[in-house]
Amino acid sequence: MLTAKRHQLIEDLLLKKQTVTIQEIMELTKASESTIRRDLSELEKKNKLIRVHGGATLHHSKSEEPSFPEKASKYVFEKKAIAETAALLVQPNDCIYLDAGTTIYEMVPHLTSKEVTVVTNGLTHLDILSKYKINTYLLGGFVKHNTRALVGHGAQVSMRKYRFDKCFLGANGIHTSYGFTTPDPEEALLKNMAIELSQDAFILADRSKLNQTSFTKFAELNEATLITNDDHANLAAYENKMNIKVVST
Amino acid sequence: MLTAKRHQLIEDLLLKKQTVTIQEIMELTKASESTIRRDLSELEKKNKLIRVHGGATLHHSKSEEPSFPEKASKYVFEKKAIAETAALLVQPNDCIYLDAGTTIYEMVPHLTSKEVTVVTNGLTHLDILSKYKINTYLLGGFVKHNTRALVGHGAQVSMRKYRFDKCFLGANGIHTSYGFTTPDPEEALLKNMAIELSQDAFILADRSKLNQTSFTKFAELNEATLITNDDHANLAAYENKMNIKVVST
DNA sequence: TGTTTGTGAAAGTTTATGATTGAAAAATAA
DNA sequence: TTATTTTTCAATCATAAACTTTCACAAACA
Repeated sequence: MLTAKRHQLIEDLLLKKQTVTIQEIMELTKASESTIRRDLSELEKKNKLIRVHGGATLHHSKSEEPSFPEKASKYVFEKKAIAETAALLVQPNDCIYLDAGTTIYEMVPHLTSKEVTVVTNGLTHLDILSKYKINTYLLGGFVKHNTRALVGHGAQVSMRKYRFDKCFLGANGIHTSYGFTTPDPEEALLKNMAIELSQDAFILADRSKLNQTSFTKFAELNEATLITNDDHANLAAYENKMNIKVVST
Repeated sequence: MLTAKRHQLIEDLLLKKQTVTIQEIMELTKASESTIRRDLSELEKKNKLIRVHGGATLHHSKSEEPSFPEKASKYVFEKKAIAETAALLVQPNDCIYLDAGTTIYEMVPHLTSKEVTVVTNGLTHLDILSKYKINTYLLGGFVKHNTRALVGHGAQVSMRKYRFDKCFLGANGIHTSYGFTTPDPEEALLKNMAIELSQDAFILADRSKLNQTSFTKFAELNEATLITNDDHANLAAYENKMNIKVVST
């Protein structure tokens, strides 16, 4: 495989996953360990990535985080599949709102080939959006450092200025009687407003969120279309109360 | 096969695959290696592709442009000294506005020990602000990807909601008759508004900016205090028109 | 027919690669 | 904690692949 192609592949991989191991790249490229090491060193020289023990990462700021050897989050694969399906719903020239959060973050790489305008309160999304020069409007407001999200009065005021074709939101709980819920009341307010301002609202959640409740309710079940993965047993209770788009994983 | 036809074929292939190897082209065209090499060289001259070891690729952008880190390297030493002096002016519990841009960026590390509230339109500043959990409010608005700054109507509306004890701004030109100038009209509007909303305004600029002008004026000389480094010959002309704080470097 | 342009093969040079090494760093066990 | 085992690391080297240059021949053109 071409050196240039490997480099490109590594960069793309990093954009999608934030961190990569040398093993992963070896499997993908069929190149030897030494070659990959050389590639990573070269890319580091160009400020494209940061080498860490076992592989490489994008985030200078995240270097402290001990989570490098791939978080054992078991739903990461399902999240990716759900996000990819959601991205297919986006039409060219759509104006869409993207929630902060990891599930929605997985959508961003799949938008890079479309002509869209993105509004978001998630700072993490910006890395990829910037790389692909996608038209982006950020809400203002207070910076929640731990989740890298914008919240508060400033964010609400900012959002009111926009109208969206579609919005894509994450949820921590979905429940037949309590609706869609999320832990942070500040973020709940924004989610709720996003639904109001959108023609179509979509909520992405893996099956572990079904029948769960969190602190703050931000929408009734029938206010949005749920995109989740296969779990017929649990889904049955919801099917006549709302729109559901099922992703088989 | 005709030369023109081969060239067309190579271009089409590149569009589809981003990178091609000489081997691939040889199989498709049945031409010899030297011919393909000649083709690639010619196409490179016409800026149709970039030659890489083993073949060719389309993407020039990915292999280069460390845009932000590179720009920061010119007067970096002087900038750091100016920024450090500016940071000393910040009092505990101040609410300050920080402009986007490299000079102001150098201030951020010196604020980490103080209790301050920061408002900014510069996305680059966030890395350090987040690391030290400094209270931060971001303006909303359109994301200018190349400079990583927020601009436009959204940013202006966001800013109006705040009042600042001090604001710290960068400038590209300082001139006795044209005042403070900067290239981007959108950013000039924000700078101007920041001065209005601040009790004290400070403009940071190294001595290379003296007697220079840029496209858009954002303030008169007497509207802000200039923080710059030692250059007595040039500074003399300004001394009775404005407040200047000189940093010896 | 002679001239120009394009082609392919061969020579020698440069660059990229994968295997191997001992040192260093993590992970694990005690 | 300390001692151990395992993994990862950087450096080296021989080999393979790709590179440039040159030259002779063939096709296209006037």
